Amino acid sequence: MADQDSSTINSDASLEAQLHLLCGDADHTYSPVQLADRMKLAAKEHRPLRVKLGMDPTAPDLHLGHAVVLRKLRQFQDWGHKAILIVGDFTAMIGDPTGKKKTRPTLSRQQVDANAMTYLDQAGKILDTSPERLEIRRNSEWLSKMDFADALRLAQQMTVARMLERDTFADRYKAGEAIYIHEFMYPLMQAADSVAIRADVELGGTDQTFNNLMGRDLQSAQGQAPQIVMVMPILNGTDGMNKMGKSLGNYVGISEPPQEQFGKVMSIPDALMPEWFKLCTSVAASEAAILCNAGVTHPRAAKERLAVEIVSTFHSHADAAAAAADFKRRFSDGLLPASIEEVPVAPGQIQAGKIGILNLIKTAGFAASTSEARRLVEGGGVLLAGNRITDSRLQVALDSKPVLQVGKRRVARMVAAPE
RNA sequence: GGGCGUGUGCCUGAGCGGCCAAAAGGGACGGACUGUAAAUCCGUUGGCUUAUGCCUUCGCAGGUUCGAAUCCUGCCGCGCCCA
Repeated sequence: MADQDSSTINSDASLEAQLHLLCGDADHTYSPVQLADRMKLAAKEHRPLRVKLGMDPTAPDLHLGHAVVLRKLRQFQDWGHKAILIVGDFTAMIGDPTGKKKTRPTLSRQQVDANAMTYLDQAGKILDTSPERLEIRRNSEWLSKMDFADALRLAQQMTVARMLERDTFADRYKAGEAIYIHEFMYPLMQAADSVAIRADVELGGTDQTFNNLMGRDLQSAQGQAPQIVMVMPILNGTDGMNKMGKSLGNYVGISEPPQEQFGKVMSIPDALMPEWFKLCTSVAASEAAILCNAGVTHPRAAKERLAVEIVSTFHSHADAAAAAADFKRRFSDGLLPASIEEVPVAPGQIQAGKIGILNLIKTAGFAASTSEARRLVEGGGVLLAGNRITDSRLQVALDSKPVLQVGKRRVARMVAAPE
């Protein structure tokens, strides 16, 4: 994260530099000129820009994809600006049409609060959470007060044709999926948020472009200066193919343990490295270029660097170094991890001093069903005390506290629990 | 409101009375090769204390049949056309 000297905020020279850094890795800024003007204006008025970011109160598990936008927001904070986090508790009743999910259940106030806390807990690893740099608002605050006439006035801001231009709606329409009328209100509600908090800038992913631009229209219509919209590229997931997301399991979670994060980064396709360096780290573009040139840097070394950078963002440097060492030990040297979790086996599961291998695998949590465990054994994916097991009927004694391995990643030491 | 379609396993998508736990592809998982990369190859991909066995599954509920994912009726969802 760039740490800038706050005394330089108002100088014109630094303004150029700020703009360059702010817009440099964004997918698009509507528009850079307006942003420059707004920054000058704010400086003149001796106030920070109000930079808005919407958060979904139903998805408290943040990942690297969220981090891309959060990092951008942090950058604004570091230049002295104020982050406004909008908890979309009211909009959550609808569900973002961008997603594939059906209408969402209404969340209770307690749930919203709890989710917001979880969110902040994670986002706090990236954002400056001091009150003068961060404001948190829930949009039910103003949206729940609107009546039907207000809603109709909102709806006048948009045409059906324009709505249907959106890929998300167009695709669903073609695919024969349901589109409900109220989903059309979603962008308008988000736009109303911008009006309510008088946003100077709104951040988001490129998938939010339409929604965020709607804020500009609405602000103008209400006599406010339209917000500048900055959209960040959507980060590809660990599979290198799809947008990072929880449902596809191709994500690196912000609150995952260091080793987990490290391993996931190491598993991404080489071709993904430039994108990740750019969007997930502060490594300078020139250096990243050298790292990603396979002729100069071995891809494995580059990826290790990437992994260290990313893990360090969410954990300490020491944690990242330890994760790197552990990774090398396990996957380069082929050794067992330095510390192995012990899994107790209940006495009831053990008969005549032994337990079936399939049950053992299930107990370790390495298979969801006996059948799955059987497949793993028969497929040659199971090692017990270093020996490959092929007999699914094998009865195992736990006296020696054997180490159970399933595949390359799942390891546990199986121990008979005391009576 | 009417007509015609359509609803299958994680996803796409065949099947249209028995040989269907259900083709094929994708994904995922395991194995080989590697750098936990890519490419390639092999295996697995509903559950069950271990099975030429049983149970659950083809939108939901009934029905016809010795027998249904396959036929009939109703309901629900989605689409198209007409109004």
